[in-house]
Amino acid sequence: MQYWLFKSEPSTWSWEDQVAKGEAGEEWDGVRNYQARNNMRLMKTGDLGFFYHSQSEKAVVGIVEVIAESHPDSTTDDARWDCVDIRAVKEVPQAVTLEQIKGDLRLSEMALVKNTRLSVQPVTADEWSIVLELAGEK
DNA sequence: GCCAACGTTGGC
DNA sequence: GCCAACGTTGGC
Repeated sequence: MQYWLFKSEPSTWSWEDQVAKGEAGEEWDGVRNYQARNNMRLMKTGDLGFFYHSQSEKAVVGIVEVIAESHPDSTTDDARWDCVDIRAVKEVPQAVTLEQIKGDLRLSEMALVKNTRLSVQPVTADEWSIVLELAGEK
């Protein structure tokens, strides 16, 4: 079981859009970055991830689950690009802002902090539980 | 809206 | 295979 973080601009694809897809979920398409793609190729059904809003909000707003493993991205004919399908699991009680994450020494190694531009990133089990704690989830 | 960081492209 | 040029992302 692995943990991940999916980054999206709310104006392009927001948490609300994701929730609207319900149980059926949706492809996490449009990724054109090798590192992000490689991360998606490592995902297994049942893996969990944070849904992060970049740009205006800059906060973890929800939890998602991987429901389909890596397959070709339907938005391109280019065989290089794969993606997974994810569904919204639940909204977190309190959004965890980038500011909070940056302010927590235990999270100083998160890719969100160290590799800002990576849109699909791995999250360690420790980081996962710390962010959940900040979200008021446990 | 600006700019730094970084990934990708293409010429050599 | 290197590296300069360029494009994109995302925080501020």
